Amino acid sequence: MSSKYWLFKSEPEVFSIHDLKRAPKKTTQWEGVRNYQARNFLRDEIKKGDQVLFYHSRKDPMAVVGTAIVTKDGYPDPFQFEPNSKYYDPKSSSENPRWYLVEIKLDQIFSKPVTLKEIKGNAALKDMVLVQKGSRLSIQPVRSKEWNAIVQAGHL
DNA sequence: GCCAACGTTGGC
DNA sequence: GCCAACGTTGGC
Repeated sequence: MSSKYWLFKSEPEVFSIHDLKRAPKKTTQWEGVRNYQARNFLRDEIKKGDQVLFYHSRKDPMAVVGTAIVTKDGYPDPFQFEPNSKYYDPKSSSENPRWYLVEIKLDQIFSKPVTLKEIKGNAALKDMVLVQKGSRLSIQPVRSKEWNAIVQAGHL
């Protein structure tokens, strides 16, 4: 798949879109992804210039709260090599790294967050990976029509 | 905070 | 390589 659009989940109490706004250059490493399917997207498919929906999970209101842009292609997540990091993985090595990350920069914070409830109620968005039963993927491809509908709703 | 739905691990 | 046990995710 060669999606140019993605959705990244984050728990706002861990890292919110406002944290991204406050970050140096409004840019951050998207570290800590420890799921192989999501890793494959980060390593192989997400490229500089791709666009990202920033989603807040596990905290009301669960919603897409803004957008970001990929500023750096995937490279090995340095935290996997840090014994003191909670993302440390003793089975990974620099010769054969397991986990990857990309860097993203804040594009915009929506004037109106697009809630999960709203997405579930929109027939045009029923195929989004986000609302597929049991989907826990924290990095997901997004179709262009889904991107357009959500960004438009974010500006209502 | 609960727990269903997943994903991973490791004994065999 | 099966699968029970365990760990994690994330909506509710």
